[in-house]
Amino acid sequence: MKRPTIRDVAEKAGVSKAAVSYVLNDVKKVSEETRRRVLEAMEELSYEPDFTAISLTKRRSQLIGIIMPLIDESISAVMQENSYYSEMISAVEKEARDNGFDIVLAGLSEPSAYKAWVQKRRLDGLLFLGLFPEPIYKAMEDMDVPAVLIDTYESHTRDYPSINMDDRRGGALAAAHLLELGHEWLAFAAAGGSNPVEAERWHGFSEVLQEQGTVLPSPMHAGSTHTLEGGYRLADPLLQSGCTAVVCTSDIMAFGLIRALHDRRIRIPDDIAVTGFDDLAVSRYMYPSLTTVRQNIADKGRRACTMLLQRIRGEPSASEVMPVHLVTRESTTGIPVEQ
Amino acid sequence: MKRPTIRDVAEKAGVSKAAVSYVLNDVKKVSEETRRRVLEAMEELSYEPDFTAISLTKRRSQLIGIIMPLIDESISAVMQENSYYSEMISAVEKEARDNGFDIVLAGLSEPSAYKAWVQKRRLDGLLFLGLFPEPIYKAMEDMDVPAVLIDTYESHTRDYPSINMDDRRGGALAAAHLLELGHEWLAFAAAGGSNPVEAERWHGFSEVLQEQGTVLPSPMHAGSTHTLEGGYRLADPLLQSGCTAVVCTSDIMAFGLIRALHDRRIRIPDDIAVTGFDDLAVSRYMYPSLTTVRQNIADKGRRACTMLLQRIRGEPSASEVMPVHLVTRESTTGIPVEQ
DNA sequence: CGATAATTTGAAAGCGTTGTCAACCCAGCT
DNA sequence: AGCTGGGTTGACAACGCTTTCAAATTATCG
Repeated sequence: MKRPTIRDVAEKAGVSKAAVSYVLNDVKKVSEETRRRVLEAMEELSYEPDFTAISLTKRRSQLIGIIMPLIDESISAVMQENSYYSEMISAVEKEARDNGFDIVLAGLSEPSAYKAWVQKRRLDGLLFLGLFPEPIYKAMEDMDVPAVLIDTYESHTRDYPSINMDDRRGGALAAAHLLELGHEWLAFAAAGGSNPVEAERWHGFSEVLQEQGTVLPSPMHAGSTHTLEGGYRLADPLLQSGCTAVVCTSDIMAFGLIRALHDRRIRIPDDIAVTGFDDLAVSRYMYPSLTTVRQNIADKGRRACTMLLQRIRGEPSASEVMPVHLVTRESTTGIPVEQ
Repeated sequence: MKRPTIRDVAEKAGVSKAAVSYVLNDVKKVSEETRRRVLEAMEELSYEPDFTAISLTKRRSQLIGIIMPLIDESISAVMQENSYYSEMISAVEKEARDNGFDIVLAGLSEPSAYKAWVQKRRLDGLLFLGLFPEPIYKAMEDMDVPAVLIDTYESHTRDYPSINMDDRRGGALAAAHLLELGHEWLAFAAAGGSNPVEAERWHGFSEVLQEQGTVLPSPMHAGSTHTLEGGYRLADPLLQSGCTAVVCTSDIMAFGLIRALHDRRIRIPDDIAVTGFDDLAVSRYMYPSLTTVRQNIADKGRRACTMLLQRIRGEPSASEVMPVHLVTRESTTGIPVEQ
């Protein structure tokens, strides 16, 4: 028993192939009676239109590509440690599916691979998840495939809208919170590399410090990626700096750092207060639970997908910044959250 | 400038369309000279064969579907909290890509949707990630699409090979470790539901206990899914049971439980020792760091993908069980790992 | 040099669908 | 009865590629 085609449906319903296609595509020239018969036949044959064939004629694949940075092993570690990506992807998947799209994943390496991928699969749109080197966007210059950038600000070679959490405000919130608690010497722990997201967070952070006339530290860097180990290694330089509080640019790094501080018998928050970014699910269950700048990951994913779908439909859509708020927990206040 | 097709390549190379196709498909009837000319032309035009068209004729899509359980919101929470899925998917993605396949993701709900999805996209194979209700496999009875089950044992309606960590041994290792430390009253904290993976773990666990003549507790259940909150809620029943050690069937649950114990001023491991399953990246950075049964998630993902590819090629492939080992850390021994 | 073998070609069918077009059928209306 | 027009039909080209086949071309060899 092989797959039913549009022709089988037509036969079964006693109508022409064209009529079936009309029903499928909602071309209105079809009477209620015919429509009913066709739908019935489809039902009985459990017919499903073949996306492959449709892609070929309509030159749309109903496929959205999500590109995650797997450029080198270390970056791939980030993704493995961080449930951030699970959450993001599952939100995008749902939103896409609700709109008749499937999502394909890729962790690509050289720029040319991106272009090739889009061509081969006839991808309708692309979601860049994270920070990518400029040559990658450049490689797609002659592609005109719609794309949306998640977690990174504008590309200079292509006009893609971006979606981010309000990073600047996040940095400011964390700083303000710590100052309010009486800390006078704050550190800023970033992954490092020329990361526009962290630049924004730093911007917000330093603005607040300057307003308050507090001494502005120079940011410390943890090897260009957000990892547990990166955070862990920040402990010693941090202790030397003599600060009493530190803003980390990710929960993951904060976890690593906290563990390192603990190993060195430093009490949190009494000796050093720590904040993170993201509010991963585990953050409230950690000990100490982590004060962090929360963003709604799923919302961001959904929104990114919606923006992309708009672009695919040819509608315009502008960059967006999603709201954030600070979740205060033990790592700064010492006060446990009730579960 | 539109996409080059096989015909453009042929023209440019000064050969026939057929010849190009031969080169593409490695049909031997082509001379070195021609092959070179064709490849050159492809290069210059940066030609990429159109998978859509190929799918249509070859009736293969080079697409592998990964199905994750998103059946209800609670299960989707599991996936969001747990970096396990990121790691698994990224391993599968890599393995698939290296073999010329792309992966498509879906979290589907009703059984019929699975069948429809396979049909519509002409998926070449399916990876079931996690436990699915039997009707789902049943729905695919007339599909004969190759599939591999990850993290769940045989389906009774379909002949799909499965891949799992050695769950039974894992349960045994955890139990033996705790007994060795002198604990005499162990608890077993599972997600619950009729989960064959947990059944195996329980099996290994209880076998060891019986061998030692230790009292066998009845397993406690945390609402059918592995979540932080589920673990957290297990604290009170656990304390009532009077045990001095507990084997949790996932790190995530263990995290929740540990936090709850901490909130109740219970010392770990002095009052209660805790073990988990998985060895997520954060587990060694937690405080206390978690003793857990480690599996190599990426290996499992790669292997699953390889098995599926074999099946797709028509080669046989049998179910497999991956090795596990116990990683002992503070949550049972009190001894910190050095980082 | 003629014969035989190896390449290469052109043409055409097929994959499952869309989209267009002229032709047709059967109301309903004048 | 003659029109008008919505619904419907068949036919066919396209989409980009694979495959098959017979025919044409080129290479190889005694």
